[in-house]
Amino acid sequence: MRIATWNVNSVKARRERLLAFLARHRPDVVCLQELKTEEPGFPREEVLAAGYHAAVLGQKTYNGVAVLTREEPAAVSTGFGDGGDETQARFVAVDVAGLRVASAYVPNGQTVGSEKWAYKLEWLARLRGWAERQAGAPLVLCGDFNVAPEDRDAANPAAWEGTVLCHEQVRAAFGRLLDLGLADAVRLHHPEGGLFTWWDYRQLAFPKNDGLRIDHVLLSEALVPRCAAARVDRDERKGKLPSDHAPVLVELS
DNA sequence: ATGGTAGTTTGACTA
Repeated sequence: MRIATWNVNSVKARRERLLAFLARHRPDVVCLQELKTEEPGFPREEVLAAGYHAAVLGQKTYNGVAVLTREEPAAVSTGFGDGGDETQARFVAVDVAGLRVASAYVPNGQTVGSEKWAYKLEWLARLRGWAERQAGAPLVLCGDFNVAPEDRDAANPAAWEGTVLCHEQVRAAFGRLLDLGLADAVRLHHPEGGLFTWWDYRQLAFPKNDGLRIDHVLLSEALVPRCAAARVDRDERKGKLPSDHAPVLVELS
């Protein structure tokens, strides 16, 4: 079973890229973030023709998440259902193939100390609450976490020290997710670090490989023995009109 | 030098 997560940075701008990605990897499940469109703008017919059901939570201009599945999901839920703010389309989860799979788009946080920063910290705490309530489910929590968990997840950690993607408070919040028994799939298979999923469009960051690893697949404890491989599809960041994020792919036996 | 790219939208915001 192959599971992928990818921040596409506009599913309308990346429609052909997405269809080529599905054809190339034939994943069983794909979590998408930053659709940047309401549901009617999602290329549902093309994705269906490629063999996928689509659970979509859209929003105009910003955010937007989806889970594509080859099997029809047994259940779909959007948001955290915790009584908190649900105005931003950042979370959708499905039950499929005996798994609970979630696509999360964690707020960037803009600048430390801003209102958006406070919202990011609150959102990460709510995400932890949601994950805690899934205790016992075989959980695959995927997404753009906007957190590089450790210095080995940045090409130039000194340049990013104290910023919204590397700040100790978001690293601690990420750590509190792992404390629930969730495992970072790429870390399991590539403990040496130096593997990145996002490169800024500016400053020739990709050619210089000046990246960060901020997109993750977290697996509940029971799934860890089934995780045969985890990788970053760096090639997807190459060529014409790429997303600024590369997909992460995980193989479950 | 305090910039730079990209998407949405068409001015300004977000990342």
